[in-house]
Amino acid sequence: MVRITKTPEERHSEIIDVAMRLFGERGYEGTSVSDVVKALGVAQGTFYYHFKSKSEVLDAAVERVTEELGARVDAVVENAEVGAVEQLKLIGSVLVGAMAENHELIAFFTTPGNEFLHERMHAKLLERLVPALTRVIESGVEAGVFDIPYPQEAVEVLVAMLTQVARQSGNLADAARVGRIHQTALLVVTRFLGIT
Amino acid sequence: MVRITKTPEERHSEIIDVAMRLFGERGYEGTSVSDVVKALGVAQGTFYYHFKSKSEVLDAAVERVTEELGARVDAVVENAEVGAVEQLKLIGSVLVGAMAENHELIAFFTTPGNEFLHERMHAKLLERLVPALTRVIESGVEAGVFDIPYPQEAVEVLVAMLTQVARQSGNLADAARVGRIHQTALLVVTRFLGIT
Amino acid sequence: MVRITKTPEERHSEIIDVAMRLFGERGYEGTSVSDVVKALGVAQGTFYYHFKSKSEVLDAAVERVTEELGARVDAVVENAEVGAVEQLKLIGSVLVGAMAENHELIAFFTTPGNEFLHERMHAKLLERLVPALTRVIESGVEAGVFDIPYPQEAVEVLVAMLTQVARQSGNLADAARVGRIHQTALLVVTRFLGIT
Amino acid sequence: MVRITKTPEERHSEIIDVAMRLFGERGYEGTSVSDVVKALGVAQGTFYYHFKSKSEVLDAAVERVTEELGARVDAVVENAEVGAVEQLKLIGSVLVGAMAENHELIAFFTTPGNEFLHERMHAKLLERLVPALTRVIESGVEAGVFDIPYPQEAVEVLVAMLTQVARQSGNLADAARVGRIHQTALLVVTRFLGIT
DNA sequence: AATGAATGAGATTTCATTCAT
DNA sequence: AATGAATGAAATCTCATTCAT
Repeated sequence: MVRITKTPEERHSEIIDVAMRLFGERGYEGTSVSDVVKALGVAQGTFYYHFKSKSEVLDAAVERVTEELGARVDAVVENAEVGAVEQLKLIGSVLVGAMAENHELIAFFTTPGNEFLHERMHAKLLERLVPALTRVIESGVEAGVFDIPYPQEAVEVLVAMLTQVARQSGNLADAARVGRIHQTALLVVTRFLGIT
Repeated sequence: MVRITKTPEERHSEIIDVAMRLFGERGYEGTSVSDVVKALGVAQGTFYYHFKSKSEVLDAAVERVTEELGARVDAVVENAEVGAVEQLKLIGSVLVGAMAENHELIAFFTTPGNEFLHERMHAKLLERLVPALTRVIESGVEAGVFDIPYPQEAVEVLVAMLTQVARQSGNLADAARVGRIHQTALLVVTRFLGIT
Repeated sequence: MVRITKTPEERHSEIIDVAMRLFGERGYEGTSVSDVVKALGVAQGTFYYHFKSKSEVLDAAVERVTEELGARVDAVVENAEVGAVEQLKLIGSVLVGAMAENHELIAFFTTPGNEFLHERMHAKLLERLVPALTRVIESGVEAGVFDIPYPQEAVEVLVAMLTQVARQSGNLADAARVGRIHQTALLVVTRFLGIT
Repeated sequence: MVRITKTPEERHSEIIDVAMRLFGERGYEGTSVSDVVKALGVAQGTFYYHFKSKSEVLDAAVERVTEELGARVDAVVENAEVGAVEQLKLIGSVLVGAMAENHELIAFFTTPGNEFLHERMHAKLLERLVPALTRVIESGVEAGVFDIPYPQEAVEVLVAMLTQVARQSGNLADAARVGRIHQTALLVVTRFLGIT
């Protein structure tokens, strides 16, 4: 065998990349470590030299995705000079855009067998995004544009809804229905927040 | 050794009962067919005499639960002479009550490893409940009490939100936060539907 | 595959037989469960249907051997109408005979890699044989033929010596030396017990 | 990263030291080469630069221990102007003392999983100590204080017994029993050799 | 002398399912 | 209707050892 040595960082990335792709294609349980190393063209042991277990790669993948989305949202919240409503809109397009340009992410979510990932992702995402979003909502409340009692819980409930809606519409073929669902979700948000 | 013969219906039911309990306790993947038959006190083959596969029992269990909730909702929708808003409230309490009195259901939902069940349950529930709920919403729209464009999608989005919220709050220890979340969810519904 | 069904007892025995043979030939660590089932001509799962783990078969094998030797010794001790000295001699020949006619036993002991078995066997043997042997020694002490302070410990020390000697001589090719060692061991016993 | 160069002798020693300690703590099989290098703070390859294999370190460790004990015994045998009986007593205390002051040795012997080490150690020890001890016994025979037919075999049998006894008592908690066992072993030796 | 990433064979165990009785 | 022994594929992980730098 030709032995190709790489830096741990490279191999790390590489493994996560391939693993994510396969998890997206076949589901987490449906992907064996053997599949991953075969796709990478390395030995079984190489995988375990870099990760302690299969689930550790999953964690790393989830972490990476979460961090990426989180960073984008942070960027909007920190830099924007605009009002809360505008910020929310920006955040919305940022998230939608990120999903759209990252097919692996969608696969991750919609592949049968990865349902438990949604929970993990959702939990991680909440943890990562809630603080920034809550700040936006709070600033809107202070500015008098939103009228809601509990900003943090509001964020949690809305994110919960949106995650679930995103997931569901990922499985739908009928574009018209998807459109109606998205419009409805948007209406829920605007009416709830009292945006006119 | 002692061979106890029962009617297919009895055994069917019995198997579903025990399987549901174990799935709730240990998760679906965490429960082996062997566990089920041991708990039942029958032979391995008996299971396969009555069900083609492990997942068939799961389907049956999901079906049973769905049907039960569905029947209760139907009862409200069909018999009630009251207005749409009142009907929704009744349906709400019926569902909350059903969850509360059926601990297995809660376990089913909150046991780690059963995340994919949520999806199945959610899909089945949508399928089963959406028609009735949609009718309620539509009648409210016609009566002019609700102002929303797409009744069916509205139901779907709201059910999605509520399912997700229910699941999440099931994992929280902090009663105050759970209270705030529930209030927020209720506020989302009322503001969205335009109920005052 | 032709499916051959046997009673659990038969299969149990069969598995122990084959496992013992292989453990004797290749050592415990050197024998994989795969080797065992291949030799048996059954499926991998069959092994695990009957034994929870590889080490459980080992325990069963050790148990069987111990029990066999123990039963023979008991027979001598219980039935013999003769004196303590005579009983000891009988026990000696019984044990020597058992080893001689059971080649697997010798292999068990002398196969490289099975050293840790000696400990287990030794411990089990002590547990099993000490009571009977101690009774013999005690009766000899009462009859005034033996003059030793601690019968139980005497048995333990002597058995320890004999086990070790047996093991060592199993590895020697030089018959003359083996003879001298055995004579010496015998002399140790007789002088220690004060048999003339 | 920081690369510390040492003379081969130092590294050799260092590796043996650490390996022995770990073998004593976790057993030989329970200690991976990886554990050893981690404890040393060197790279995996460094180990294999100095030793061909894991078992080579074990050999070196056993060799070191054996040599140490052997040298002490030799010292007694060569220098002592006293009689054979006295020499045996001295050797006894030397060995007991060596064990007592070297905890690693005891660990080596009593750690579960190291049973096969006993054999190796025992064999090595026999090889190393038998000549000197045999000479002592022979001189005693010549002086007429011992009456035994085969000095070398006598030594072997007695060492076998003592090794085994030492090992066993290492596992006992009951001090009184340990005392009785040691007295018994001593009695075996004195009666066998005919020392009064 | 030393590094440390890579190798790869191999081992135990689990379990859904089958099938002869 | 029921039994329960048997099947066998598959999967995760370990670790002594190698080798290019």
